[in-house]
Amino acid sequence: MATDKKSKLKARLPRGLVDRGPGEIAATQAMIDKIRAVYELYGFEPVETPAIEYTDALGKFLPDQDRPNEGVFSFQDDDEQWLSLRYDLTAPLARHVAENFQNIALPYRSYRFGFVFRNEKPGPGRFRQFMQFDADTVGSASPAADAEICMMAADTMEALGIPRGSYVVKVNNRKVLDGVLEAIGLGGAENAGRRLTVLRAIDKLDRLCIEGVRLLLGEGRKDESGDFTKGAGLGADDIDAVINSIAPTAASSAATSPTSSLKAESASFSVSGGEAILRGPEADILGYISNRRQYFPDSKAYQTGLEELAQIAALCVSSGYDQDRIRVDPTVVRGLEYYTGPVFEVELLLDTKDEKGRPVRFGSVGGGGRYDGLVSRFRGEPVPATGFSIGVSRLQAALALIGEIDTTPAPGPVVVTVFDKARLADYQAMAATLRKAGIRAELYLGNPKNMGNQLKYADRRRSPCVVIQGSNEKDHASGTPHVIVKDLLLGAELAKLDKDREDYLARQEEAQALVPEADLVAAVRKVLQRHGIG
RNA sequence: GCAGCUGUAGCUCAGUUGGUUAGAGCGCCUGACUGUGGAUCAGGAGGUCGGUGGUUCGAGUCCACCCAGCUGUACCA
Repeated sequence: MATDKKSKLKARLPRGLVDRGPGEIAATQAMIDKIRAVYELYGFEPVETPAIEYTDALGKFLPDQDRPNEGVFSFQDDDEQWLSLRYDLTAPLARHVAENFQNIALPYRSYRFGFVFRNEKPGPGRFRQFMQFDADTVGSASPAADAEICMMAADTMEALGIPRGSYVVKVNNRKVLDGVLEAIGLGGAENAGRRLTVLRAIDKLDRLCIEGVRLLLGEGRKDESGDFTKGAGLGADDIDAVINSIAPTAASSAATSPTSSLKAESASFSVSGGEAILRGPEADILGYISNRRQYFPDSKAYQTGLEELAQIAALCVSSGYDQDRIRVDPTVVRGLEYYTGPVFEVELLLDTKDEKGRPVRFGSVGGGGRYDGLVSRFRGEPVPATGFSIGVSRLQAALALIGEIDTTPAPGPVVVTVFDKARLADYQAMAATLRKAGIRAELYLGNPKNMGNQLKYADRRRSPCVVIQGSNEKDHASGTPHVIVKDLLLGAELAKLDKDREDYLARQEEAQALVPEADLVAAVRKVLQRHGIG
């Protein structure tokens, strides 16, 4: 082993990865339980797949020489076949369903959670390993399947303690945008690249506002660091057509203010064009959709997309899910070359500050959509599917910041201190007695040379109390051996005001009970009850 | 990937126009206060100043390159 300082190994975690302690693990577990309960309620059943798949099953091309492992972590098996760590839970599910097609009753509702891996630049709230919780319905092309996913997403947010109004499930349909792109002459395989550029620009609306998107649709945009992003190179009329399709109220006006993105969002749930507004949310959203139908009447994709949206909206509304929970939002893009119809996104609307007092936007904590091509890749026949994933890690960070997650560490075990090294067996027996009574307990395993260190240790362990037995207690005047049960939490309270040692020690005496050894369990229970530790 | 900013003790940071043995606070370790967390007091450990090369009599300080981190941007199934 290397012992000199120069050659010693530096302990370090690769960037974008985190270790997680007991508090975070407990919080994650609590979230998972809540999510699972909602999914089970909707009739979904668990299925688990491994973290590693054949690279081609994930739909990625083999890593090439220039940019190996772009986006995914990949490596070669003994037989030289490429394997990858999964980057989501949907593609592996598609593989699972295709591989076990005979044994699965369609439509198949399933859920799973686990870590996924992305080899990308990490950032605040973005990691290279993070947890997703995924649910999918495979084998149904019905908009009812999509609507159900949306309602389930809304229920899940509320089960997690996010109040109604602090989140929104946004729904859009890729066919609508496809129709618009087709109408402005970007149809066909030869325009795939420009279509992507347009979709990416739209996806940035929430950050860049209307004007930024306009630039990206046209020549391009320079950001504040001076970096230039090339645009889609559309003409002015085409840009207007695209902007109009995602934000009708902003299309004709030269929106430049930072609030223009808000206008775009509000357009998604209000009827534009002065049309008579019927009462109630149902009329509102369906009215909006029917209003949109007047554009691109010849585009089949556009009209089909709106029809599907109308059906999803109607289904949600008829089940009581109004626009305070689920909304149609024409700016949602997601999964550029993945989703084939409806797309969903769950956004947190919380207004919070980080440790440095800067405002934080959580944005999307979950998303999904219909992916009719993903299973059929493996089979000759079409297999429609729709699903939804929650970013558990990101959502947990958000919940922690708004105080919805209890971050105070759990209390530690009772610590049995070692006063006399020769009597280790006796102390060990006390710990065993406590454990038999169902009380978390441990024997002090460090160097027991003085009591101060042992108490300091117990304090840092967050122990509610310690057990002490020295010769004074062992040889108690009554003839029966006694023990001291010292309440550390109470002791900390009592000690606050005193600054001289005599007072301090006197106060410490108050926080401890001298009881016969036979009453050890009862005395410890009393302390636990005092502090509400079950 | 591109751009900007930043790298000094475990942590947060000082360190003057380049000038002796690079400092502080907190934390950590040892001890004192009869067998008790805190407070107090007395000691102690810990840094080739991110790395390499250069300019200079002399570099933590100036220059070049590299590495790492942060922020923005691009990509993001």
